[in-house]
Amino acid sequence: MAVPGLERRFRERGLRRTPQRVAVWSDFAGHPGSTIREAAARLQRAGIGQATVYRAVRALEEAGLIVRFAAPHGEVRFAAVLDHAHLLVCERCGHVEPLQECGLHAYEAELARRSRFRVRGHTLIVYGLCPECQESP
Amino acid sequence: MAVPGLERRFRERGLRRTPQRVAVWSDFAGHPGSTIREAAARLQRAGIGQATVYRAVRALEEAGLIVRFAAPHGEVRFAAVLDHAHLLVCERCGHVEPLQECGLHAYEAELARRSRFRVRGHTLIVYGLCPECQESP
DNA sequence: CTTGCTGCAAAAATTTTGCAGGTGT
DNA sequence: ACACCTGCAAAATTTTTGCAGCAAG
Repeated sequence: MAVPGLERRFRERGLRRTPQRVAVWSDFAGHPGSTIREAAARLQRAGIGQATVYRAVRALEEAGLIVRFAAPHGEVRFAAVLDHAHLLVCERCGHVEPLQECGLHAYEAELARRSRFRVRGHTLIVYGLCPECQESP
Repeated sequence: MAVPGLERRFRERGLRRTPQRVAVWSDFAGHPGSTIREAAARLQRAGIGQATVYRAVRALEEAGLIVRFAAPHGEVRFAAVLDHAHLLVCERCGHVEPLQECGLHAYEAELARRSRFRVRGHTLIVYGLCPECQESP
């Protein structure tokens, strides 16, 4: 799977671009909102060990290539990202939809000025009910 | 500790307002960005069992009274919230600062219209370096 | 009252680690 | 080359559960 910015992000972070790490990232990209457990089960069929999945998740998360978020029922789920992380999550069925823009850049700049933090990025998770789940009781 | 909206939020969700749950919420309010482990250690000294802390965290999270987020190194941390959750997190030292506004309401409305989700709320985590950590190498 | 919450300790599940090869750069 | 990554299985850690009594509404 050729992902434009991915290779660069690996290099920038000094991460080796191994097939396993690409596979883990791709799995989350293809199944946004998976738990580590679910991803590991799928990847294990491709011969990737459990420990490797955990190690890759940690590396990718520190590199900002995936994000972790709280899904309904306190579950920890992940989704692949390339730049900012903006997700729309259904609280009922757990469906995750990546968002394109967030209109937060102005706010971020304002915040950096007021807080004296050096702002590097942000994660925005919007919770709600997806169209399907609005139907069923 | 008398927290204005807290009692109402408990009632709205059908949660019993027990001393233990209030203690757990207050602990995260007083130590934003704690892990469950750290909170449990503090609360255990007050005679609150480990299992109770885990059960309270689940209940409070489902009620939207605390939020879970990913801190540096993949750690899962929590912070108390009353309404929206807007946090400024230092990636180096883990310091967490709650934010007041987020300027996202217009975006949320726009999003609801375009995505056909029924948007209920959101969590915004801004990552960066706090003033202290900008100094030290 | 009645239903749900708590504490304790044990059980289950998840995550990390040590080590002997591989592999990317 | 050589530092870093992987797989395996075991070890460590975290989270959940069963149960008897307590307590909130």
